[in-house]
Amino acid sequence: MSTPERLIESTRELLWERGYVGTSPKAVLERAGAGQGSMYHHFKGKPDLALAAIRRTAEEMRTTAEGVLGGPGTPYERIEAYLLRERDVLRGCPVGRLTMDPEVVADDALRAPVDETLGWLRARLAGIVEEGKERGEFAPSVNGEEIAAAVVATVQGGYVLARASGSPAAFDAGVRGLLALLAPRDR
Amino acid sequence: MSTPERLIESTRELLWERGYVGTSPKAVLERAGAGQGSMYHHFKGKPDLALAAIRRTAEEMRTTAEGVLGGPGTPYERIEAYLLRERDVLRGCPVGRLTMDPEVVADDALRAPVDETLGWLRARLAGIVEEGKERGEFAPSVNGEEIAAAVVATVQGGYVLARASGSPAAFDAGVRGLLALLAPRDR
DNA sequence: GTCTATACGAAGATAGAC
DNA sequence: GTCTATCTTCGTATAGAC
Repeated sequence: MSTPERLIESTRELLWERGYVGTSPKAVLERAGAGQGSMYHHFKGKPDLALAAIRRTAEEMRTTAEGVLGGPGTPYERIEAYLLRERDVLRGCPVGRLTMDPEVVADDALRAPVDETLGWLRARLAGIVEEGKERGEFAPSVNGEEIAAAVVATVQGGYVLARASGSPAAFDAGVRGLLALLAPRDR
Repeated sequence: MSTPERLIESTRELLWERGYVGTSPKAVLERAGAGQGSMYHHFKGKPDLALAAIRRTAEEMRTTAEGVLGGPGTPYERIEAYLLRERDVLRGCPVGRLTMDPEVVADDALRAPVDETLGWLRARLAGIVEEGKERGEFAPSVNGEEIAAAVVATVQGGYVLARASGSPAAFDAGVRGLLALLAPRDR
């Protein structure tokens, strides 16, 4: 792997583990096995490197989600598959995590990929819910965008509960609760 | 306000804004208008001061939540009141936020108040859901603990969505979606 | 109790040699 | 492209004067 690649990958790992504020160039360099000069040759500085890392992580998250949401099954089944998909729960979401970083939220360039990814996910889920309404799987009274927001929020908040308790159980409980409420009745 | 009080309050603000990793003793001292010596006289160091701040924030959160959850109304109405209560959405949750801090999660003493508070909230909500089942407001098939986890997760995740988009709208959407799913039918 | 002085490594970046 | 200085400020803490 090339040096810029290693720098980006190391940054992605550290951003996930420690966030933007908690990630120092020094730590990135050590993990990547590179020297100071390399980093400042390929990137303008910490924000520039972080931006490259965040963009890649955001794209990866979209790809993973689409793999499940675009799969087979009824709308409910695809949402269920998304919620039940295997996750490293205690590590949390590498994208959502960044919203707790004041320097990411304050910087439009850094926040943009985060916003776009979660926005895309919400819109994608909203469309699936609307599809489910047309098929009679969901009640006509439900609002696709609201359900989509609740689904994404349950996942993001599930990570919070899991990390607080040190166990994935709370994440699973929240997902099961939401799925129970969402399940098509009378079948 | 006494010096230790000012130190704790300043720390609470900074932990909320910037998290544990992003909060330096120096910043706390400036905000509190105190000198280095004062802080190390009253507290053993940064973790000790942070613990005092986190404990107070956790207690405050429990008090606020109990004010709504212990209020009047049917179980559904009390859960609704909790979800719709006024919040400074873009600031996020001062307790839940700490779960994204690796140094908090890694330190049992710092994590304990976070875990206890969210655990208490889940149990409190679970009891209310069970009460609603007894009254026939919720279906007997729903699981109180699961619904409670979904409710808390929706709130915690709602903050993530709001901060990502820079607007409270996503938080509100998620809450409305969950309430629509939770609403008693046929009445 | 509070202050200043001092310490030492880390954060973030630049300069210039190779 | 990569490396090793070098720089300045910050982070965290101790020592000791007042």
